[in-house]
Amino acid sequence: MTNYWLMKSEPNVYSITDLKKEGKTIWDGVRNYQARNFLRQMQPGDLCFFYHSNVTPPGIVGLMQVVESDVIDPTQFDSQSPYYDAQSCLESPRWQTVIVEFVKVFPEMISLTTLKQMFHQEELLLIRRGNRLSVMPVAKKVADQILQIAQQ
DNA sequence: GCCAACGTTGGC
DNA sequence: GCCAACGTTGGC
Repeated sequence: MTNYWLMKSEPNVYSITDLKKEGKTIWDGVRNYQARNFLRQMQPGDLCFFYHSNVTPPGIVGLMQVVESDVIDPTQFDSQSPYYDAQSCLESPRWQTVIVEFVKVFPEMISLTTLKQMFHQEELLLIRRGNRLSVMPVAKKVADQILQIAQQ
């Protein structure tokens, strides 16, 4: 079964344009346990909405697909990386992630404002007050509606 | 730039 | 286990 997710990135760090250029990427650097637990649940074939955060306006800009799951995030062992985690050991790595590939850029961004108008807080974790998760599930019903308006 | 909301850390 | 202090996220 295909599951749907939403993943945030600040476009000045890594944007959908970067992903389009590269084709695929490892989604490294997530250091939040709740977000990691969602990453662990992802399966190849799952679809992920790409969300640009910390920009004006923020919103969903495209779609990507999981091609490899349960990938060890190498940056946790790299002492030069900002994501280095000295507590993590090779025998049982603390941080897993996925490799995603580019699917499409939406003709028009679906802004956070639009998402707030389309859905209720209970339907979409993204718009829940105070939410700061960078990786989160999206219900199929909600995902279908987002995909539908993305075609227009 | 501001600040609310949240997660993490560490003293006790 | 509690909780204050701190750092970060991210919309505005």
